[in-house]
Amino acid sequence: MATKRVTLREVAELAGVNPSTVSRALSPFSRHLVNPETLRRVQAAALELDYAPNRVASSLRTGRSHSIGVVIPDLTNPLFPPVVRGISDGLASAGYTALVTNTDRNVENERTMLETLLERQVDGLIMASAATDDELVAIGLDRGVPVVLVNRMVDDHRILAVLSDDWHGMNEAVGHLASLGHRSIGHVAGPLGIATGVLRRQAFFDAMATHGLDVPDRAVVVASTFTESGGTAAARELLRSFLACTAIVAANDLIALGCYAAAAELGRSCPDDLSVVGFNDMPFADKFCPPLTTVRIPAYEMGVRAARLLIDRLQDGSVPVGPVLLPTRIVVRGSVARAEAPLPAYRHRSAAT
Amino acid sequence: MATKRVTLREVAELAGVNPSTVSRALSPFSRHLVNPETLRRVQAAALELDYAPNRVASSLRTGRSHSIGVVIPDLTNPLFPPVVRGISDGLASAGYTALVTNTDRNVENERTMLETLLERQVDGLIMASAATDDELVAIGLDRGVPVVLVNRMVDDHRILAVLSDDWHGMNEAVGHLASLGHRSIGHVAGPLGIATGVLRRQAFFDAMATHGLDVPDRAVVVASTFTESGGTAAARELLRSFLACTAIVAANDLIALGCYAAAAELGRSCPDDLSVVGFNDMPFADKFCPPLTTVRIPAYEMGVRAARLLIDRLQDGSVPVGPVLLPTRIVVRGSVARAEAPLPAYRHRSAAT
DNA sequence: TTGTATGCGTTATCAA
DNA sequence: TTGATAACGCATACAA
Repeated sequence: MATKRVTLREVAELAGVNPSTVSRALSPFSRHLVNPETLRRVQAAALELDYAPNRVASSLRTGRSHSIGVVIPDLTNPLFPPVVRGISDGLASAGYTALVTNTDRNVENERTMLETLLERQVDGLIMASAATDDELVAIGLDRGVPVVLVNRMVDDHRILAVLSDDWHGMNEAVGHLASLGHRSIGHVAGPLGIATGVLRRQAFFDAMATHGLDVPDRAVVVASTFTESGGTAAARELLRSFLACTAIVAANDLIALGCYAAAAELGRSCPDDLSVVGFNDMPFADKFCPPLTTVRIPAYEMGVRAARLLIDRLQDGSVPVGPVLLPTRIVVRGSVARAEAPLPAYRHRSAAT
Repeated sequence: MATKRVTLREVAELAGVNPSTVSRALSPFSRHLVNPETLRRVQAAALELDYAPNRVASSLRTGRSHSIGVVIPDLTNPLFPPVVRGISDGLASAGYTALVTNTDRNVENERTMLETLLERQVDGLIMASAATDDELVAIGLDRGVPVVLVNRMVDDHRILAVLSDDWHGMNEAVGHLASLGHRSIGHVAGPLGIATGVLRRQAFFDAMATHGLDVPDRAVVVASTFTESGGTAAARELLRSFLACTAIVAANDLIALGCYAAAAELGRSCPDDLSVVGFNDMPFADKFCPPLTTVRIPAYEMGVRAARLLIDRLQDGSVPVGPVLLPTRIVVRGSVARAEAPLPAYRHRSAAT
């Protein structure tokens, strides 16, 4: 049943040449040193036998596997599928294949998967795993395998990174709210153990400062996870203590969804009694109730860029200094309304709770 | 920089034994043939040198790569990420790694990716690509590589398949509508070039028959794609010609979303003037307006089962006959309401359009 | 321009 | 129980 695979030797025999000639003829880089007539014969033989090279053997011989390990924290997070597609497409166009692994946001898992990838001799790593801890990033590096980070960064400058320009996106978000009269704006941050959580929180402070707005302590609450329930809990706390709050910028869309829920619990409707802005523009964010105003980040493009960056690194070592920032922009939908000046009814209800 | 990888030889030297002894000592299956004391020394040496086996060399020697090619039509379709996770988890627990590829629903792509996977000597293939055409499935089989299908099937009985029990799910969907008084139920089918499209349409006819309900020709319209816009166009046509229609079962959730849009266009609101049931229970289906009543299919579990099936096949060849069916069940949310007997207002509006 | 020889790191066979 | 040896399929340095 398991048909014996055709090898170079058999092609060589059929073509009446030495295996090494076949090897040369079939490789684009050495093809030019073989006689056109021989080339033709070899190609005909290869076609005839339906020859397919054994990349495993080739990898062993050359020391390059033409495969790249891709480490994703959670593939079911809607942010990542487009990133992975971008990576795959970017790699494929250079003859590389992605080995995609899911760590489930579990450090032990991640370590295991990294070992597996390294044992399989990946030529490089693209990591979207988001722990701020960089111990695991080092393990690739220690073995001389180049690493590109997506959607996170690390101080070590040997490590390339592709990021969305969250500073710009956050600035647009705050600007949009400010332009509609919001002054008391809150932020539900993501977990501070994750790079994105830290980054966006800082970007929020910066953006508020840029717009001359004050950020009282109680205006920022950190969610325990990047999930709807994490967002609900944090937003509940925020809304209860920051009574003047008329708008929230959430660290991602899932948390924004949690803000919807918390607002509803407290008898406030979005966008009339509370404006909400998300982050990521995940698929179907436009289908929520209300459709979510959010900051779009170029997920697919980030994947493509990460792939290219890694390949450049692999091929000639030319690398940009510092992280590559990709543009973000706000997408206006229905979850933001003009700020009403005072909100007596709401204050009353809140106080009663 | 690129640290030379430690090999068996070096471990052997440090331990003062022959490389083949190290190989034996480090493989769980031959470990028992080595002297406990030697074993200890070898393990110590391996640890000391931080040895990691080169799986590429091992694959070349043994002819088994312990990697499985996974062919997905579109990773950004929310149905697939959980399937892929299931596959990865299932494979990992048996020491296999997934090579995930995205075909973009393009046959040429799919052929290329398959060639790539085969060149990389995958031990098996899991294909979720959904073309009813089975030519591409044959190319794996021809080379003696076992194939498992997910979410589709094919007549060839050499090919294992894992499917959701769409017949049961469809029957529940129709039953639910019928129990609420719906008699004139329509179906927006998926493209008939895709297995799921055909299957679910047939399941719809069967379920309607089971419930003693009539299906006039105009009650079933085929969408051109499994997308919202495909669903909108088809539902528009259906609602315009099948005037009595009070409920639609859509072939998937995206199409159901299209039904929402088409209903809105025609001045009908869901669920009051039109009930809609989706299929798949994609993530965030509960966030739609209204929250979508839909048939849940066990995506993650399908992936796990597919992986197990393939591994069983690889290891001893014991295989079930016929496809493996995994249970589905309806998830009731807000997009279905009790049927109103006659709908004069609606008829009037429709006729005016 | 082509052929010869060798080795990549591992494992399987055989002998000791 | 361990060691020596060969081979998996390919690519390359070198010779012709």
